[in-house]
Amino acid sequence: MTDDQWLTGEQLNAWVRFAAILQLFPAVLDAQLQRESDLTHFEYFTLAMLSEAPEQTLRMSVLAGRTNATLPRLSRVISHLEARGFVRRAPCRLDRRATDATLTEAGWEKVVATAPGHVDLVKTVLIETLTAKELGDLSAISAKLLKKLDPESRMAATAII
Amino acid sequence: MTDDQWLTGEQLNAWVRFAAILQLFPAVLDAQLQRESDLTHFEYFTLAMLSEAPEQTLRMSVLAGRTNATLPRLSRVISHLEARGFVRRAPCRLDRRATDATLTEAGWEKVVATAPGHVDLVKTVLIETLTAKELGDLSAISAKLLKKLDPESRMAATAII
DNA sequence: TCAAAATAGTTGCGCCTACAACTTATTTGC
DNA sequence: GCAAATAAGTTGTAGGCGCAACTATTTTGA
Repeated sequence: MTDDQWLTGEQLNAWVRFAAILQLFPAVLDAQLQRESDLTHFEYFTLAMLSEAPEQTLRMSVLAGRTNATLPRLSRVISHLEARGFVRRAPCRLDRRATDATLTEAGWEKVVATAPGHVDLVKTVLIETLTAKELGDLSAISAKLLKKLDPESRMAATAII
Repeated sequence: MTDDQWLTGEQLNAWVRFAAILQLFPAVLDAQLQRESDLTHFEYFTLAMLSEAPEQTLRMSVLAGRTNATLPRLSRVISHLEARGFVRRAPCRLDRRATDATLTEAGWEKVVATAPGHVDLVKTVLIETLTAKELGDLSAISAKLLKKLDPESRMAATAII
């Protein structure tokens, strides 16, 4: 392999560090949610998406899009959340193939109880660790990378946590 | 929940984008390795670590440290790689509790065959997407985040992907 | 010296997820 | 208007991974 196929020292350094972040950051998020709320990050994100939707209701396929999940994965996670009383399923009247998922009162309370600790962690680990300028830089860099990773911006719409 | 518990618009924006990167980047890496080499990123990384070690050999616990994996996880992955002929296990003479994992000739060839495509992807998605300054910024930002995420820098030593 | 504690590694078990097959309902095109 | 194609969800099957239990070996300390 010729040298130009490899990365320069600086490039390699940046990549190694960034790769470590990619591995550690999600693990830290998941660990905190598991410990404090007995939720995976994906479960929390799913509940959060429902909590922001009109009537706290979304069709399964729409919710799958917002959470960037496959439908089989979402289906099982919703089954689990339904068993715990956080979500309710109902057939959609307009299209009887479809299923609407709705956040229950207990589900809403779960989100309300879980969000502060999660936001705190994000603030501690990300926001307060960087200067305002660095956070802006990271935001711009992320935007550029997103264009390459997700050209159709399927993940674009997702807001909050 | 009072406002100061939440994130400002700018902060939220940065976090949402960065969170999307955390989800998409590893998926893109894994997909390419799976498609072109039938390896998970973790398997490739494990082979790569062995390929750089003296005698292409490392003790399981040391290898677990370098790959940031638990010993049970590594043990099964090595079993799988052993079954495919890429790695060989041997009891360590100095400490008979320990096991040495060694890259086979076939394993070396697998790394050599796999590395260029993987490096190309990293160059395409990361290096060439950013300016040299941005890559430097990302490197510095990653270093700061690493300090928070991994204070004992257990992942510090890892080089080359 | 030798029993107790610690260490290295493997394996049983359960959960999560992907892929594919399947069911039911809707849309399309002849 | 109806058969074929498509779409929405669910479930069977298999593989990866974490935790905890287990075996075997080494270290510690009374």
